Amino acid sequence: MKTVKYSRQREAIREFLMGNTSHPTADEVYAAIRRQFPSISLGTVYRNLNLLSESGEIKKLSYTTGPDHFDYDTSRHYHFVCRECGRVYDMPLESIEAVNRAAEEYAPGAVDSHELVFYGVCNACLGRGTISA
Amino acid sequence: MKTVKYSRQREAIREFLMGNTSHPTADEVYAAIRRQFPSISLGTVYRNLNLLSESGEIKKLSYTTGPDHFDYDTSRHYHFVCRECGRVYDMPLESIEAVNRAAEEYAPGAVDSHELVFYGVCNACLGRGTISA
DNA sequence: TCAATAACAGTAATGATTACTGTTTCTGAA
DNA sequence: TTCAGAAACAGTAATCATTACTGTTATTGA
Repeated sequence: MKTVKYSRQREAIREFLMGNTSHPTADEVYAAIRRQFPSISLGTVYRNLNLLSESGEIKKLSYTTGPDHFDYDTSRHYHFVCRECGRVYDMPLESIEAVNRAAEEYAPGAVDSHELVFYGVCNACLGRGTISA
Repeated sequence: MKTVKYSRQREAIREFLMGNTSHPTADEVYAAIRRQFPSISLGTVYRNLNLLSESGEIKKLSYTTGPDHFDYDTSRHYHFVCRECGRVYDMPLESIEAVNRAAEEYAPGAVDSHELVFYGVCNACLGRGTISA
């Protein structure tokens, strides 16, 4: 049987995510943790992010073709993805009840979760003038 | 100005997708079109899938860490993704109105679309006994 | 018919992620 | 408090999905 052993690196990753609401990618986590563990490897970051997400402590968000994002907030909530900068924002609303009813009625299988993602251009990118016209 | 030129390969891809409701990946499209154009290259498949999706004729679905799927049905509808086999199914329901209201009220930017994806295990995988207990 | 150029096949390169390998760090039982 | 077994590590190679490049072929409109 495989037990999960404590590791300082994993704790650092967990703590970094806890104090962070920006849904960082593995690379961003890597860059941050390197300040504390200069020799940590990217593989270690990926392995621990996967461990944490398999144990349900964090959530892996695979919303786009690009890199996955990781969220420490595992409560039910939705996200907004900016098509320009790729950033992922929280949507301040709870699970919509109509969605759960839809799942039960129409799915061609057993639904255990759903993701609702809004796409568009974030206020930061709009204000920055990255978009013409 | 770049005009889009006719190509037999692109027509074959379009027609394959039209007669197909299984949301194939680029590799699956490639395998199918090869029967007709044995020397088509995977790059051509990708380029045309992207052309078709940029022109709005098909839709690229990036729901998971794995490969993207492509959908000829561009009408508003939702999908169900099987965690076991990765297949993407249609959910037979229209855009939920509550979702659109939520987008307008809470998004930290300008929303232009949303995706609602249900995750679980499909009937095929459930029946097949791939899942224990 | 023919030149401009989009699209092609084939292949190399990229980006994200996972797998492998030999070394280090935990952990719980002696 | 050792200390051996196993999990985790750093470093690196490999894989997978996708895009970019290059010289050739196909399409198109004048």
